[in-house]
Amino acid sequence: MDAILNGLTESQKQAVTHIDGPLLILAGPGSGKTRVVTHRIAYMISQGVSPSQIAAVTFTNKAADEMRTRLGQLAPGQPVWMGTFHRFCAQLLRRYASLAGLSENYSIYDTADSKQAMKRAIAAANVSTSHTSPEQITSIISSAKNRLVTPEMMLSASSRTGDAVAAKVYPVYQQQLLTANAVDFDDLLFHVAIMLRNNPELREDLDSRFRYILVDEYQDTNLAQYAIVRGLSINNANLAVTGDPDQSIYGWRGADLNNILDFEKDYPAVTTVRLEQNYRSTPNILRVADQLIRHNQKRKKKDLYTHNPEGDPVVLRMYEDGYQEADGIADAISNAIRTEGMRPRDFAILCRMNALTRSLEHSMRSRGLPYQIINGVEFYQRKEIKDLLAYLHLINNPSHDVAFQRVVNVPTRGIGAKTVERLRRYADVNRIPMLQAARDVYKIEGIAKRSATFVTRFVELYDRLSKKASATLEDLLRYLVEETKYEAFLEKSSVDQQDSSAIGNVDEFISAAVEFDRQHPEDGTLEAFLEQVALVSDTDAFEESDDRVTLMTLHAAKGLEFPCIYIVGVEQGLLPHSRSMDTDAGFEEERRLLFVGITRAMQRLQLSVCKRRTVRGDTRPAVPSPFLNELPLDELKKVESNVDRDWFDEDPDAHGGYPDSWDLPDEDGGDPLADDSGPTVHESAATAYDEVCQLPEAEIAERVESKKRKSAQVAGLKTAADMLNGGVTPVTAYREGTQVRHTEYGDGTVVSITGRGPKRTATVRFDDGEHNFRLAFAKLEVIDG
DNA sequence: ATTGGGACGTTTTTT
DNA sequence: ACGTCCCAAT
Repeated sequence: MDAILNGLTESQKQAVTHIDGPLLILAGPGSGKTRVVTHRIAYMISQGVSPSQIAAVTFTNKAADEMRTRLGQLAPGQPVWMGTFHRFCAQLLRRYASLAGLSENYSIYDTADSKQAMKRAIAAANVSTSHTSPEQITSIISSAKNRLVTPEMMLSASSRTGDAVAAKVYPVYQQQLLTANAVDFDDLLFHVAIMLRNNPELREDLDSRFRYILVDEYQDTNLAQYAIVRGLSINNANLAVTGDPDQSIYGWRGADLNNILDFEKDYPAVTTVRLEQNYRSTPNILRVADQLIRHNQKRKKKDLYTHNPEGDPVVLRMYEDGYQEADGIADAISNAIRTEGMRPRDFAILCRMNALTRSLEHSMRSRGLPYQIINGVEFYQRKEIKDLLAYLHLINNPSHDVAFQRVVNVPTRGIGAKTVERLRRYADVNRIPMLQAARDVYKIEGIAKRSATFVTRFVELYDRLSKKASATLEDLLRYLVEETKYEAFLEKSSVDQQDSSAIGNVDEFISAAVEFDRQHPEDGTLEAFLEQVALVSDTDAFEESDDRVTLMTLHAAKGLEFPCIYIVGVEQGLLPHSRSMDTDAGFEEERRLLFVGITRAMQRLQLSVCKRRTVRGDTRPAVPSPFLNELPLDELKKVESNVDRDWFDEDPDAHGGYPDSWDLPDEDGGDPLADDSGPTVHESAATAYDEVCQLPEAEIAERVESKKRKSAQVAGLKTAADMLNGGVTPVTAYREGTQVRHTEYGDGTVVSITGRGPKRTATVRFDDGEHNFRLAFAKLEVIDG
């Protein structure tokens, strides 16, 4: 008991000792929230609450693990349910699958699976996709599910054209999922929410089964999650939620800030506890965070404070480009490790997009700095792994059509696209899984006898494999690899590309299976393994114990802390991201994202900006983020590049005319990173792409250039092309055989030209090899046409 | 049926 | 720059 309450502040104690009734814990960053939550659970148990009546729901497995570990120290061996929302729902759905029209061995489609399924549904729904992409449809349907909109509801209430198309696809997609005995990520929440709504008795049962519910990161819940939580705390309103509206960064996934802002209205009997003292960061860092977040309009005012000693000033650094940024940071880190006794694990580098980790990765590697990338290329997304996984999925759930289509001809066994197409058609018409259709292959019109034989052979292979379904995973996998001659297939297909890693990956996958067998001697079913794989993200792969520098996105950093944080690319169009900054809500969410990043830092923090940024192949002048203007600038240490020279107050001309204040660019000024097809495509709505495509190339080039000049003026920078030749070379000046000069590569010859308009691209051969250039932006000079 | 080359679109963030 | 999709050649 003493161990539970000792060392807590008054407000922490208040939260910890609250047992019955709704509780809202508003916890600022670094305020010891996890500590409070775990201590509270321990306290509840010590007061006689049965652990089996408690469920703690988090957003990441990482958070759940952390909680479990900490509780284990306070109250060992207590079976409190802890896990993510999705896992919670997956388990309920296992149990009550039939209520959602599923069988208990249902599969969980990952994003790629859903994408495949969606394409099939779009084709089957017979809609015109000329004005809506599959991605758009997917996202509309996803957000419908997050808002608990059923296919029927959507059909009756679709006004906009994009919605109308999606509304037609939605029921088909759901029907096909049902036939495949599968759900997507959104369905996990959706089905459970609907199930609770439609089955009052079940709802009541579960309400009392989970008498005490805790929800972490409540600010990130969407309507489906809200409904689930609500449904489980009506009779027993012992719902405790923790969260921080300032750290809500999942609006794009349907998170509704109102869930936490209105909590006090939903549960009038609520006790609210505010945890505002920060134990993590220096006052310097906290002031920067606070100044920034004050600029959000939609927000509950909150005072952050700390008793920590004043530390180093926050650094605002400017680099020439992304490569120097990466090198500079890598150098700084290895210096700190060499001279200050810091460890690699003390550092994290945060960025807005995964793509930005590339150059960072390169710099780390070249300096021999150990690093880990969270959410880079995922292990489970590699081809070999997906293939084997698909076999496992199909063994577990014979209706898994996405898996069927993936493996039916892998390794190649004479079943071509046409045959698969006919199987699919037959399956659609009869509303049966494709494997079932394959069993009826002789009944299907149009499939040649020869092909049918191959199909039957596949079915026989499948039946052999499924006999092993209940063996250990290791045995099953080894048998699978053996029977399918999978490794021989890999070897054969990777002759020319010296891609020997594929077979290594297979071995690694088998090791993972061995490990799973070892950890689950009792419940190590195939189903459990597949569920784990589906619901474990790479964010969870973060290993604190590893002594490595961590590279990740700002989103992935939530909930973590590091002594030293570098936030890269604090630039207009990147942070705030160009796709989010058009709406106030989006813009404020971007601001919160930066807030989250800043507050990860314990002792040191550097924000950085580049003069130029290379995205998707081409380099553009970059404009500092408007958020920087909102920071207490006089407190920051502003440094240009690696020279310890204060650039901020200097004569702007001294460094290429960079703006001498952090004034915002003009309205239409700047988003040099918006799109690689150039500003032309994104011109004000009406003069859209079609029109541009009809213009003669020279005129397009001129438009591109004029727009580019304009945005460059705003940034106060000349574009590279302008600096080079003071003028514009029309894209039509290039033909095959044209002699050109490039600043880096030297002289070369145009080998070929493809594309048109802003995308017109030339392949140029130089002495040291060939390079491709977007002509409208290339740093090329014509020597001789 | 399979393979490989080329055009084309695409990525913001994640369970 | 990268992955995916389509088509032509084998």
